[in-house]
Amino acid sequence: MTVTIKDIAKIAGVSHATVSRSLNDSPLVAEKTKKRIKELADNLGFEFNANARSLSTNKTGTVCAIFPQKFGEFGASLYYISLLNQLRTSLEEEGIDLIVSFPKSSKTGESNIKRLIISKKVDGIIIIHPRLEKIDGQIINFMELSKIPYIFLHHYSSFYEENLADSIYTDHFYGGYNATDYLIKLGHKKIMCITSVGNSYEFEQRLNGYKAALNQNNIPVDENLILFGYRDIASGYNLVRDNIKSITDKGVTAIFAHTDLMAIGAMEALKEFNIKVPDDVSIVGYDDIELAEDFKPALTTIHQPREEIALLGCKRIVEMINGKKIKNKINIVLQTRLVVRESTKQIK
Amino acid sequence: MTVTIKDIAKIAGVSHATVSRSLNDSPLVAEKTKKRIKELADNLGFEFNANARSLSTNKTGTVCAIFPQKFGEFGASLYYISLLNQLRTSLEEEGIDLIVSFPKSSKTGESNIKRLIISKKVDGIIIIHPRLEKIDGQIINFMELSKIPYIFLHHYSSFYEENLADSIYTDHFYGGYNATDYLIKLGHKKIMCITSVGNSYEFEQRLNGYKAALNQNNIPVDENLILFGYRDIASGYNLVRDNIKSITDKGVTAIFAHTDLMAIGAMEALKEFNIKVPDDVSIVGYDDIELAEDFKPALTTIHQPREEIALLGCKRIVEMINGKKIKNKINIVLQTRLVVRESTKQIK
DNA sequence: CAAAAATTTGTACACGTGTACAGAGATATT
DNA sequence: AATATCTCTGTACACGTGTACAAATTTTTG
Repeated sequence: MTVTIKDIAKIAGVSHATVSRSLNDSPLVAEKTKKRIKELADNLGFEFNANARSLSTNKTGTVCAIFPQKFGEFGASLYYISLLNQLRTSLEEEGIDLIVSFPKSSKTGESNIKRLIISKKVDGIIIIHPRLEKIDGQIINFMELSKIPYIFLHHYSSFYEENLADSIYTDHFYGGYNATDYLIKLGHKKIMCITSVGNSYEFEQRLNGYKAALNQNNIPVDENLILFGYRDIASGYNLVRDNIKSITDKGVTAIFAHTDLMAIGAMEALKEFNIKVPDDVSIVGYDDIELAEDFKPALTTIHQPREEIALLGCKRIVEMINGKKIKNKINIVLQTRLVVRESTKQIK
Repeated sequence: MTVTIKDIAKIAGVSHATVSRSLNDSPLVAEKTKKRIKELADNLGFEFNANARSLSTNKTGTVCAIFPQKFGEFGASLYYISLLNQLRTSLEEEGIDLIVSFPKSSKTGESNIKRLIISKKVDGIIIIHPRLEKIDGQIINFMELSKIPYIFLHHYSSFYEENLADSIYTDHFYGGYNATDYLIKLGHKKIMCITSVGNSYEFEQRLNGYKAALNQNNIPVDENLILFGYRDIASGYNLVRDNIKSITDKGVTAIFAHTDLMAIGAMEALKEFNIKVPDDVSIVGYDDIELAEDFKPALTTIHQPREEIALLGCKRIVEMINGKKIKNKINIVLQTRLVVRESTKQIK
């Protein structure tokens, strides 16, 4: 049925070892033989049996990407989908297959990782995990012990200091600073900030950036203007609607939303109170999801280089898989970029 | 390093065959021995080497999902992401890993499928492919010949008639009919339809349903009210903006958009001309993406049971993988459901 | 209690590939 | 031409698991 190297060997009148060596481009085979075998294999539509090969070489040509639990939730999926897409594309170029896991809990996520490693189903693990506190040191130890290449994307790893885990992420502090500073440069002084609850490193940093920009420009931080919700449209809408008084009474002229979806929700709420964007209130979002560009008014936002994250992550893990000796773990911080569109305006 | 069944055998003082049988719950092993071995394996953190196992059994515990090329494009990703999510969840319950592929072209998609099949990396193939014309009969023949279980999701397969391919999809005709009929029941007579170009089976059917509902209610089909664009927000926006005259002059009171994103774009355009939704114009979308609910006004739309599609697809492919004798291919058509929200209103 | 039957275990080989080592054949050296 | 060297190929075993068949052990039967 399926063609094996033994079949090819029989047809070519050589040993299966010679076929194996030929197809793996070993210098031990005479060029003429090699060429003949390769052509034969091509004609027969031969593909290596991946399982036999993996058993023998301990390489699978497969990596696994573990997404955060909230992948399934709306806002998050929209956010991670381009990461997944880019990841897949980059890996395809390396001829690596991608197994995905959207674990229901961190426990199932970890047992998944363990199973995949022990059963030798994957060559490497890519963990996309924006939150700090839920990473269990145990699983990192396990990965270290098992010597499997692994990397964290979109996550600042405290393990980096111990030279334990690779990590690639973006500078959320600067993103927050940049957005706020831009609004200030436009003349805004009363800038509301709507962010997400939870011990999320990224939101914390964006908030710190916001505060730093205010301080830098000698604008006092008004804690009442910092509102906590969730990362979706509904939450942005609710936060603004429920706090509309604090906008009208305190003379808020700008809102910095910590996700684009919150920004969109906020705009919807403002519309209901007949507050015009950007004429009355300027809005800056965060993430630069594809929706941001299409929305009316098109959203000024902080672009996260997700493509670059995926690209670098792939490159790194492929290096590790290919056995490049890694002395030190890396910790790459990528810069965000302010994308100015229609939702922000110089103050009148 | 890693624990194998031989290691367990040595420790337990039995042969590796007994260990293998025990861990696979063979009735050939004495209960007492079986229990002892299982506990021992547990304590040692044993997991089968997936590659050796696959080599021996020809089962991998992995399936591959091939997504359509346009997965990466915004509108599409939003649409398929919940399918992927549900697929993953259903497969997880069966203990099956999921390899994903977002091929750049149908050619790379097919060579991916072939490679995965020949190299024995997967037990089954799930193809998500809404368009008809790009499926190549050749790849279907290949899958048939290789006897690999495969299934089409979200795609009507003409191969069904030849008893070749399983297919699970939704009734786009009825969806189109239902949306249009509902608008008519609300008193609307001039109903604009914005749809997508391209030989897509689903859009064609939705359009047929639209026309059938009009006919059924003795409303003439006005071809000028049928506009073709793409499935995203920008296109919905542009179509309505560029044809605003045909709305105001012809007294259009309702728009049936063939995707939720187009509906959202249409609403944005209407807003710019101070046409109120739903007071002046009612709008119905299609898909029921999560965005539809959060948007203001919340979108009336046709819900596609993507969760059910994924669930049934998994069930079916797992049956096939487990060797259930399949006499006839199945062709499951799931019903859509009208979800009434705020964007539609009885005509004044 | 011996023989037959049933149950449990072990031996040996298979799955398809990679590779160390030995050996054959070709070429170079004296 | 005999020997040494180099290039190429084949043999044999390994990777970890499953299972047919044989063998050993236990249980049942007369």
